[in-house]
Amino acid sequence: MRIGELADAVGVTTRTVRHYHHLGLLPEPERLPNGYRSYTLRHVVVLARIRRLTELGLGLAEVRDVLADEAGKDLAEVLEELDADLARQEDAIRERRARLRTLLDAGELPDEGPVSPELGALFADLEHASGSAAGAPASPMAARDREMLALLETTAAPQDRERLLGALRGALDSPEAVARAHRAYALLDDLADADSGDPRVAEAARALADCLPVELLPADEVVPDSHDSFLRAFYADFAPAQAEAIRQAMRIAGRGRR
Amino acid sequence: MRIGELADAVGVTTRTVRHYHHLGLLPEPERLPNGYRSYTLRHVVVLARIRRLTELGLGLAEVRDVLADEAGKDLAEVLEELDADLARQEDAIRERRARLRTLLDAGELPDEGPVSPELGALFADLEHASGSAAGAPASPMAARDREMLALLETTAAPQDRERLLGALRGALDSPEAVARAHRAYALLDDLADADSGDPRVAEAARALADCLPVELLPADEVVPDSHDSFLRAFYADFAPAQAEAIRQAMRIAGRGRR
DNA sequence: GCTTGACCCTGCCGCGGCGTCAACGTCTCT
DNA sequence: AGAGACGTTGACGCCGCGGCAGGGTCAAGC
Repeated sequence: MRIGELADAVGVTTRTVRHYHHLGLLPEPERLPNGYRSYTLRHVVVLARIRRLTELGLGLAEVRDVLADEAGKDLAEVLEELDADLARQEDAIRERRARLRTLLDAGELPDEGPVSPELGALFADLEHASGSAAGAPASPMAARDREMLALLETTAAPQDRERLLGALRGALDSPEAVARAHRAYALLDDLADADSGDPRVAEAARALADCLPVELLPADEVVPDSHDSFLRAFYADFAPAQAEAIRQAMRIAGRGRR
Repeated sequence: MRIGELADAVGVTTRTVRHYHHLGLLPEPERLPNGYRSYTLRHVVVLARIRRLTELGLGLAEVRDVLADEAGKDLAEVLEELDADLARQEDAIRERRARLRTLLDAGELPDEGPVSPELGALFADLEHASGSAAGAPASPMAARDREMLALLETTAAPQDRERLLGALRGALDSPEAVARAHRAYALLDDLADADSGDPRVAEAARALADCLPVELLPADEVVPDSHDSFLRAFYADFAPAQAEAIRQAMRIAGRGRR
């Protein structure tokens, strides 16, 4: 048989057959005078065996080991390992699909990108209670806050994530708390072009401090390393007066904690 | 922030960050006078978004498209596609694991490599009824037959596979049928070194013809293409007298069919 | 001033299982 | 004698980075 006939008989491509030759999985057959490979039934049998193994999910290197070790003793071990590996993959895919389905079922996807369902629910609370129904002028500060929360959630360790979500739920449990948050956003938005010595800074700081969940301070437990540089980058992202208000709010809330 | 701080903050490696730069997923930040990249909070936010998307299973090219298309409109489509894709993968893995489990539960793995559970059961029928209990001298012909059946099963189309298995089950349903098969094996084994004109050829052919399921003839329906070359290779794999016996058996069984 | 160690830079190879050219020789049919 | 279907070797592409080579930069300690 020539290579195309072998390949057709087993249902693979000639490229695959030559690949197996290259890897030493399938022995090279005799050559005809013109250089063509000339296969026998033995090759068909071995190639079909290789296919049965690869279709189970074995890698070609593992197939080679199994074929070399003759008997089926080692094969059982390999198959056990493979099963465990596949189990892990299956679980990973199931998790991802579960998250995907909750995201898709939720309907709207936030601009921040897909976020956990729990955090998405909190965002929705903040959004829907936003006062006016549809065309509410989006607050830049609110958007930034959502960004930051999404960021903290994705970077935090699982238990920190739990604390974060719990604290946020506690801080947003009443319509009055949501209203306070929106007032703080508005006051901070007003400081976008202000000087850092502006008298409205203190007011915005007090309003913001009222919204900060005490459990979250200090923040360095949520973002353990990278403290200095991250915080610097954080404050640098705001207008000077806004950054000053946030700093003051942190101090106020920190005092309230003790 | 420098690249290591950014990477730590989001939980990736610096290599990953640079890779995203290379692919255009994450914009290159300003450089410090020494050539170091200097990141801002904006980069942290975008990097975290990228991670959320990749952790859902999106490819980096898809992530780039989603980030470029700004709003969450296109994202929903991509996620739907992704879910369908993951569903296919999950099914494939489940199938493989199911086959693996039946193989592992079956205990013994045949030398031919892992074969379908149905065919494995047929092999077991042949094996256990092999006359003597444990140390039965293995018949080379029987081993070759198992090889061929395994081969035919893996290369046949699903409906051909069904016909094949059904025919085999029908042909092995009684202890007498199994005994006939073993007699045919033994007679063929005896022809290993015989001349193709040996008088025992006719006897072996009759014995073999009694075992062949009528439904399987002609074989070119099981192995549709590659007929000529495959059959030539098939007969070439046997000793001359054996090949002649098999050819005669095919003719006898073919006559019995009409 | 010199070393040490922790960073940073660019750039290229490797992985798995082939698909897909490229550039060429060989056979068969008409 | 040309077309078209085979065969040959060889190299690159995919994906998401990891790892290495071969450097530069900076702060701290001697």
